[in-house]
Amino acid sequence: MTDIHLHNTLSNRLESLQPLHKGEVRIYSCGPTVYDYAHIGNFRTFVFQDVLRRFLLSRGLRVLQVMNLTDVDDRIIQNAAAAGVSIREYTEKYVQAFFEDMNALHLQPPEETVRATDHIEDMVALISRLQEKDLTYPSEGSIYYRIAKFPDYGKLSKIDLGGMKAGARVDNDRYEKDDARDFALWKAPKPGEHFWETSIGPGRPGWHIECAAMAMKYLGETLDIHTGGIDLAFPHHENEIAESEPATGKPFVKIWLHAEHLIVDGEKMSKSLGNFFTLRDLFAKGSKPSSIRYLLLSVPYRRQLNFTADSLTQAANSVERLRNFASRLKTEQFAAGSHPQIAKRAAKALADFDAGLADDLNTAFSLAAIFDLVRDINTAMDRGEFLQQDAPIVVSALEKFDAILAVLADDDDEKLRDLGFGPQQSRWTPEKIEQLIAERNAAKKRRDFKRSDEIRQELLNSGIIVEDTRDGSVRWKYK
RNA sequence: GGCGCGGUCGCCAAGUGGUAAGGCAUAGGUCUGCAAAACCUUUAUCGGCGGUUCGAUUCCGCCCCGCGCCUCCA
Repeated sequence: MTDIHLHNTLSNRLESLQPLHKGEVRIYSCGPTVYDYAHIGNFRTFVFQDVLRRFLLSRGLRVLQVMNLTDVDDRIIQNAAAAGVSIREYTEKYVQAFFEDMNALHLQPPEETVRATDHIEDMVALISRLQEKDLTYPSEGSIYYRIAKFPDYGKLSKIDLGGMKAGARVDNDRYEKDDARDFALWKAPKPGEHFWETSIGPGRPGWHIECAAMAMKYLGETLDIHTGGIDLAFPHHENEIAESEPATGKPFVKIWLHAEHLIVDGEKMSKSLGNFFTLRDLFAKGSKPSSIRYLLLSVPYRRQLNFTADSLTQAANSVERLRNFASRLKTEQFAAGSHPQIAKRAAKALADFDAGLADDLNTAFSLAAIFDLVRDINTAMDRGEFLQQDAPIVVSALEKFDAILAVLADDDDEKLRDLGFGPQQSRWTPEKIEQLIAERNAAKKRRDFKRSDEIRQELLNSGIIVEDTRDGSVRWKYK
């Protein structure tokens, strides 16, 4: 198997993944800020992270992935105050919603999902270390990071802040800083605001310190991979580097991976443009979880993804093709025996699929490997060159593909129902369906096509598609 | 202005110094009582202009266009 190559934002090149701990890859993934439902752009990044971890697992590597939930920031504090509830109460709803959304998209839970507010002491400890190194200064009860003391600042985002002057821009924090580039590690309490009483004084953490502290706590002072959306490269990740490397004297992260943004109809997604979607918005409009997952993973993560209604339909149809194939494999009767070519063909598809992912998660290439196989196997079936013993081989290959894609399971209705969308009444049972199909078969046998078509239509009206197959058997599926 | 991603068939999207994967859609055909599924066939010279080269979509330069980031937005 080829080495896994990933594009490191730090070096701006493809690098071979060499885990620090043999056989185990340690990943920190920036999760959502739980002040609202996560949106479809967030999930582009989360699906990318899921594909990464699933691919590593498929290689037999252990994965130790930590994802944070940012449950304290300005918006949360404001919204919680406006709602008259505690921060914890306010965020709990969105934390739960996030887990539900993850489940709907078949996102595997990371080994650890950690909350910022559960790690205040770890952040305080890290800030103390930075204080000892004289990298900080106090101002009006807050603690700031003095960027001038860290010469490597900017190495990740390649940003040049030299031209910026103190006071040149409006300070969003409205605190006094020595230099506009400096950022808050610890924020002084404001009247009426929730704060923590700590050894470095009362207040609440700044934005970036949570990730630096939690990443190192769970994964060690140097991690293999850190992931997030491209917008996080600056300032968030840049600041995490500034907070960790001078404190430990070690590189914080070996490989930084950043997912490009999702845009909608060619424009940045924003509430003011009215093109801002949560998963639930899409479910309410009839989209299936599998269509969304497929679309999000089908475009390689370093490419901007233009999300449109049309592309969602295309994704749904692509998934349908794969599912039809899986269904054919399992239901069609084949003659006894085996064709040695089939096993070879499946092995090649698996190798190509893997090679695509190993090349910086080139999912588009990997999908092509699958569709090539689908066409070749369908052709072999049509020609009678596909036999009984071949089926399990191809079924197994599909399972391996789907261990990463996770779109083959016909569970969209179930996932939607879990969230209160889609058809609420349960579908017809297989027994009832089989019974009607038997009736239809009898009608067909006596060439009563009027009756047989009636039954087919009746089933269709209830969301069941009936297909006659070449070998005379009848296959059905939920619409 | 700086940094970054991109401009390949109607749409989505790989890829290579020697004339371009795959998916969706379209059209015709095969199969079918009909349909569906499946299969076959069909649709591109790769934003523009120069340069390097025997040869460039693929390398270099310039230009045009789209999108993003440049302090709390994945």
